[in-house]
Amino acid sequence: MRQSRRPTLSDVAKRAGVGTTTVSRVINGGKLVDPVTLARVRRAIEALEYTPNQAARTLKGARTRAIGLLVPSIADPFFASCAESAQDVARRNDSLLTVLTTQNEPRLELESINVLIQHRTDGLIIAPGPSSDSALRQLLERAGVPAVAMDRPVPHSSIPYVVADNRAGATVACRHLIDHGYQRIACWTGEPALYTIRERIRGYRQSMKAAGLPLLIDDSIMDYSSAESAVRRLLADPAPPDAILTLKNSTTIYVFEALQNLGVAVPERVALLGYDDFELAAALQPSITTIQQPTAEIGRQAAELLFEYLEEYLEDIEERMAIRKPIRNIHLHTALIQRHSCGCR
Amino acid sequence: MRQSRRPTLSDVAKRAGVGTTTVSRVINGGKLVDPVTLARVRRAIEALEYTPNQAARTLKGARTRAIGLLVPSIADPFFASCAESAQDVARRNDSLLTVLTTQNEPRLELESINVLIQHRTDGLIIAPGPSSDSALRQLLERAGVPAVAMDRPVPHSSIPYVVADNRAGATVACRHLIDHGYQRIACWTGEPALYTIRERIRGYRQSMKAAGLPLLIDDSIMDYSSAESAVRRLLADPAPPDAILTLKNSTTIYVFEALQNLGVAVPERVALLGYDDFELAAALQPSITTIQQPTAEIGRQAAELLFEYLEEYLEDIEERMAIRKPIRNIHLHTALIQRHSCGCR
DNA sequence: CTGAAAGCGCTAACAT
DNA sequence: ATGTTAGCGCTTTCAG
Repeated sequence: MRQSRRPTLSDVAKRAGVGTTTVSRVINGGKLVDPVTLARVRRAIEALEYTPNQAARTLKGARTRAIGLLVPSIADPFFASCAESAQDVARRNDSLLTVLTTQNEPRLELESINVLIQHRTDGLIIAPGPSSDSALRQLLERAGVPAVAMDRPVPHSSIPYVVADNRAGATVACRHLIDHGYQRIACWTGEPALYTIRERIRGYRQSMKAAGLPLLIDDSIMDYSSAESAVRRLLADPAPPDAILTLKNSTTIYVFEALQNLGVAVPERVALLGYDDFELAAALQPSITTIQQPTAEIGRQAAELLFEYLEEYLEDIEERMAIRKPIRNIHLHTALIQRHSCGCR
Repeated sequence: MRQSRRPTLSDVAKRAGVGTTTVSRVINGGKLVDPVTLARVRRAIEALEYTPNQAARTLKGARTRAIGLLVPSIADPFFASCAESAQDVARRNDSLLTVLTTQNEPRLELESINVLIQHRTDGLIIAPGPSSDSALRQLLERAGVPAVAMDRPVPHSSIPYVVADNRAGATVACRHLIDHGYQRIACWTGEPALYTIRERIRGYRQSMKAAGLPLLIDDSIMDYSSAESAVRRLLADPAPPDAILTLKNSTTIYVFEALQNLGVAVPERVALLGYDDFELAAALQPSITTIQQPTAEIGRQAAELLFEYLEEYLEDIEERMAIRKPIRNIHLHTALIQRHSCGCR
């Protein structure tokens, strides 16, 4: 096997003329080792290009120094940004980040977690899909793998989570449109089963009710053609919306394209405000007002929370009596990015 | 330690009243095991929620079933798309995909590879930065880790690679602009040290020379402000370009925004053609004509090539005399996506 | 300050 | 068809 070709700790020991214990001490900081011996061992390590075998360490009981990240898709800019910062935190904690995509499918979620358990990953970060059953929660709890939920909590579980404040974001969006004087504010989206979307819809509902405005919800916009149908319906409507709040990135883009292609003036005929900021929001005509999520921060904090729990875990081993810190959930703020599609300026 | 709390193979053996070998056979396919025993062992596995410990298997000489992916950034849509498909291939090969970001920094590249070696990753896929020295090549060769280069080859090495045909892409772009009748075609970009950019510049050079047109290269466009300066220079130019070919995604976007903000009519006053397609290219006014790269395909083929080499590697172990297959490099085609910014329609 | 030896969980001879 | 046992490379008592 390839692995066995690599020099081992005892090869180094032999070459340096010392015991394996000494070499082990050297690669683990070199404390309690005579400076002369230390130098000799180091030279042997260099000469042999020795690298400790993580598998052997893990087998001895050390952590694997790898964490898992389960996201629906890594090509999605939102999760890509989360992943980037999570990888950063992992690196700072001398750990590897293993990425698994779940496509929001419960089967892939469970399968992926099992693979991670098999690899004895130290912990994992998961953005769970909208599954209704409790298999995910149960597996996570039974497995006893430290886990942190990201962007979406694991339903009915005590797994700590880091999410954006979706309801507040939607509320700010609604308030802004209301302040502009719009009376018929529609709420368009796809994937209504997702936690984030449900929360945003709730924020919309609350705001509309509080302002005494009608609820105009369409949660069937999943692609360009459904967006175009919705716009056509709007055009034929005797009492059409004067503003549209789109609850997710792709919906915003499809709706924008549909409005553009059907020649609907934005914001004159209908205003547009999109949940999720995107790179070209400022370059479109008109530029799109959005609710911006702290994507990198979500990934960063989720990873940091996980490593925090990991530390705690290790301490627990030593003093079983240690009191576990209370679950700490994190809600991050969103920002309203004012541009022109809402009627500003 | 947490790991040791998990049931082991011998726990299963004990519970099932069999030897460890039998359990091992069961978890490795269950061949050569009496059906009755097999069922009993399976029941014990279920009951204990036993999962084999990958570290122990690895220590015994098996592969780790994990590969590494080194990219400048995972938030970059190009690499995110590559990563998504690479992860897919990894899953199909029962392997994990570990993602490391390098920011194009040689130091991070080397450090990341060393970490992967320590974890005895089966192989790795790397999109190397524009480093001038040979440290990367040397490390890769010395380490003997199967590696495949993606999007950019490792200079002067025999490491197989999967790249898009950058030069041909640029040639197609130039030809298209020339066919439109443009005479002064500028080539704008940033990061001229990158392999991909150098190749594209080469394609531009060749096309211009072949057509007897002047070379108008500006490789200093790295952000919005440099893009705006370039546009101002263009406006002040007594003999300004009538078309701009931007060589990378971000340059295209900065230049588009600068042109828009400075009120330059596209394509009337100056045409624009961008290398790299992007989601909203069709939604901008005017829509942007681009050279589209097969991003997912690049990641997919790189991963498949790696696993192919991995197989070969294992065979080599058995029959050392086996003749290694010749290095197989892959060049993928790009596509011209005609929209309006070049003057089409 | 240093070394010998046990053992982590698994697989693969080698028996039976 | 199944069990016994020797390690894989490392860390860690426990002695010197």
